[in-house]
Amino acid sequence: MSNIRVRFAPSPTGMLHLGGLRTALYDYIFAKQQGGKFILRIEDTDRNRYVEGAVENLVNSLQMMGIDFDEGPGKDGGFGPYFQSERLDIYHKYIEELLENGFAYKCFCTKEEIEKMREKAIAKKENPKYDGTCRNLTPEEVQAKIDAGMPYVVRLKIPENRMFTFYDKIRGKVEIDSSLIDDQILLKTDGYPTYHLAAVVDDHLMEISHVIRGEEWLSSTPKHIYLYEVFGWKAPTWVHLPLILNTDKSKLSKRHGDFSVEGFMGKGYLKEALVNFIALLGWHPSSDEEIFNLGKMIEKFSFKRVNKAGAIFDNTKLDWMNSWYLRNLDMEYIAEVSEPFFIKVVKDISDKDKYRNIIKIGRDYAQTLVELAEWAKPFYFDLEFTKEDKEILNNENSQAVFKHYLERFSEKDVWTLDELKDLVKKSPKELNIKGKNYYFPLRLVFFGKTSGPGVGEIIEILGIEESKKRLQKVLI
RNA sequence: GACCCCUUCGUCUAGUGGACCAGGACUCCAGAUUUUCAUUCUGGCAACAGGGGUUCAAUUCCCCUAGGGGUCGCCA
Repeated sequence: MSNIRVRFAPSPTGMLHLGGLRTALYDYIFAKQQGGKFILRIEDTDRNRYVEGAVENLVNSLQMMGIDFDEGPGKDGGFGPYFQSERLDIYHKYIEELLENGFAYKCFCTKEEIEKMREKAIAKKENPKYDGTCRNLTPEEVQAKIDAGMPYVVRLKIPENRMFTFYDKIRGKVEIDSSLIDDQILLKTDGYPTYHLAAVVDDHLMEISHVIRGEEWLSSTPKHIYLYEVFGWKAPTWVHLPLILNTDKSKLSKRHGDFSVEGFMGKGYLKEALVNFIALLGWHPSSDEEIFNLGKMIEKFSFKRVNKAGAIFDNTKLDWMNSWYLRNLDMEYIAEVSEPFFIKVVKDISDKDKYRNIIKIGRDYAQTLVELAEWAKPFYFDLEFTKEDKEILNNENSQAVFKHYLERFSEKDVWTLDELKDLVKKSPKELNIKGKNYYFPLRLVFFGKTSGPGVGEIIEILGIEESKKRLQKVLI
């Protein structure tokens, strides 16, 4: 058994978005590849930002994408609980330890005072930082303030004149001077820890071997390695992933649109396409291959081949990839995942033969499942014709074509696809009407458009009964 | 503003000190197939941020500049 353990640690503040999906995906792939464990931990230490239902959404979205966690909410692996809000006692114990050993101190400064400090620093063009007012309070002073009922936070005492050096698996050596680092708050006045303390304590206790997270955490990593140091713990391997960017190159955010996994699924993207596309945002094997399922990713993935630069999310290629999967995945599977979209648009898909035929042909015409269901509408609803359409339909040639088909259909009720194709092919000669004059009216009367699938195929889907009805309707 | 990270076609990316007048994919354009459309196939357009070094040789190594991003919260 490998001792590789990785975690995805989102905070329940909203829906799982593409950035989170990719982090979770890399976590999962890496764990599977190494024979390790993938843990889901919920970082709910901010009571103000907690969103009802967010945990469910996170779990559901991961599940929808086929990313299963080995340990997490509802799946105890002996390292729980997996909600940070249920681990408060643990954090308090470690805060106490830091306080006793002088690595942290209680700070009584109010938010207003700190805001003033920051303004002053910015005015002086200095790096805004806590000024250390409470750093050297005597035990008596501290006690007096506590006795006076003053609320306090606990801050980490960052040493002066130190160079923090760490190695990131993607970026290599990173150095940051301690003078730039703030005395980070570890425990808030409400008794909840901040991310910095909670994540370090949990990662240690949960025996996380690789911390895989977004690049936005790079700057605060020195605080984390310092915590590992003062606790006397071995730090994990750091892996800071490049960011996924909006088209304007800023960090992917809600402001620029809906980037939630749920949103993309709702638009009719296939999980295969989404996972494939998102994996390629920042990672690529040395080969020219671009189509990967999870198994193949597990086989090929390597952090060595993860880029350093951020990747712009542009769904043009995702659209192509989705249509590729739509055309190449098993037909029955596409039919199955399309069902909810069809039910929404056409309501009744109880005729399974018809439904399957539509999927079979329609998947060449759509990029998403929403488009596919939309495309199928002419097979389910009465057609509406424009003025231009009617001109074609009322044309003398068109009417002759319609009469011809009606006659032929009156001969028998059951036609095979081959017979239909034969009919479509031979009729022009019999009627002496060819090309546009023949095909346009036919497609129009059966499908509502002058272009589209073969006329035989369309009739097969419609059925002779319905086809006759549509013909009769346009007869003058 | 300070610090950290980054910089190959429009986008995702491959690439090595000489085999690169830089490869693939998406998009776009043209052609073929399809009586149409979609699919498919073929071809085309399009990039090493700039400037200095190092070197016989630099897209590849070093430095500087520029540009972009991230962080600087009792948010994660």
